[in-house]
Amino acid sequence: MRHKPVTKIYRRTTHDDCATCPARHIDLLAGTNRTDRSFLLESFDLATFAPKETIYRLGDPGQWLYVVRFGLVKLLRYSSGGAERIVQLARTGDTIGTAAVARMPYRRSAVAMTRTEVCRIPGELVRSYNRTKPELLAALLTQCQADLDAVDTFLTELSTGSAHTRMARLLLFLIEKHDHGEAPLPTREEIGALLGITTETASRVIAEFRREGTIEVLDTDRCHCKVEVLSRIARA
Amino acid sequence: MRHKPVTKIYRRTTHDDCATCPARHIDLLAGTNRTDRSFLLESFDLATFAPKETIYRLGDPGQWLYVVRFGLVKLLRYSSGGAERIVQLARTGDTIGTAAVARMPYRRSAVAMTRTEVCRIPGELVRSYNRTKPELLAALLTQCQADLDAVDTFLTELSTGSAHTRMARLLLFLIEKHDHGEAPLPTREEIGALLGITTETASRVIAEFRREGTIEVLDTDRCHCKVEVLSRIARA
DNA sequence: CGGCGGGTTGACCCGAATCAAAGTGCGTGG
DNA sequence: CCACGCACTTTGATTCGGGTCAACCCGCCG
Repeated sequence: MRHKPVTKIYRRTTHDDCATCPARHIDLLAGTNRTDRSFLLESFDLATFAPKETIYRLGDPGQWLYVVRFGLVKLLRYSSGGAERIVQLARTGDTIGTAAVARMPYRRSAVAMTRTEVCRIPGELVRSYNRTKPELLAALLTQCQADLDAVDTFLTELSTGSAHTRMARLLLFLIEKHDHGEAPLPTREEIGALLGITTETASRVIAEFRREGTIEVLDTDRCHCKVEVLSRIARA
Repeated sequence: MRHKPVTKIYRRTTHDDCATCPARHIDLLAGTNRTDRSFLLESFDLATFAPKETIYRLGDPGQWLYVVRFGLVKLLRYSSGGAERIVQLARTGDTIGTAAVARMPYRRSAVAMTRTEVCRIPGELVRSYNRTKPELLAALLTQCQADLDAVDTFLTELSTGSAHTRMARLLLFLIEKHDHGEAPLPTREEIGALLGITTETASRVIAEFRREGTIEVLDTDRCHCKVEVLSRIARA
């Protein structure tokens, strides 16, 4: 696989951006006052990514952490065999790349699955900010624990059970926060990397769900789900 | 499943304990000077756990974090179906229960797999210590990243591939740090919970490895492994 | 037009789950 | 001290889910 060395264009974040940020509740900034915020903003940058575009790569020196303003991002790892496995999904409001705060290289690659906008924050900024406000520690640790929780969930929910139950659990996960049972529908290959199954099996299960009316495909990349039916399948 | 509400007896940690601690390199205390350390010691406690004894339980309010002085600890989660899954293993020198620092309830249960000694540290102590030494932040975050790394590895290495490759990878993981290819051998049920396979399959694979001489069972709970052979199997 | 990436479907086979039955070691109580 | 029961492991027979290989469809773009 060949990667072009994309140098993404970022633009400075404005107050307006922050005001309209769908992730403005983020804990990182909770407890910061207006002056602090103005100062911090100086170092924030925004960029939009198309599906399949890479936000950062495993092994890159971690300079920034990113808040997902909207979209869906997959976080990848490679097994010793070389197969890529999706170990986490990040959605609106999630923070990714926190390794940057610890001055560590990124431990995963981050790739947009849908059109995605991120706000880029220098790791150094967070470190220096912590020197004046140690309360930040709690926020960061909480974020870390949330990440751990997410990976644990992947391990217990999306890598055990039959292909059907895994798929049901994945769809239930994807419709979270979407009120009306609507979920983004990844490609079959991505589903395979998420659930640890082959693309063919992913395709078969999706097709089956469609035929029996459990889901209804609206677009190539969106579908409507019958939550109750999926819940029943997921429980098995 | 019934749990007796064990109230474990802990004893105060002494300077000698610390001096002999197999985990004394731990990053948490790196950079603390002698006076600090003496003060900190006042709040440390030790206890030993027999196999199958619980150190803390998922959902308990997290008051302490623990450093494993020696032994092997499994960290458990339960799937929606109720099946228990081992999401991480902690060994000599590892820190577990870091959720306590963030004042969060434990996200997993910790159970000793072998005879295990832990050093218990109040989360509050770490929080207050951070107020005077924000450098601690880096150490904690690094620890968190290491945890994340461990879970990712479980996801990519121990939940994908055939039962044989998973078993090989598990054994290779278990002999790390043991110089002479010797690994602790969990029960078949634990292996099942680790690899996401049934106890029967776990038994069959172990038996097969034994017959073909890939491993040699020394005790019920220890075995000697041919690293090269296992590596070859793991690569598949 | 032809090629290509993504999705669907079919035929076949193999690995692991399941169900079932013995075998082994160990602690307890008679 | 032995016998019994229990927990754990091993092994076998059978079933079944999902992997593999291959063909084909469709929409898109050069």
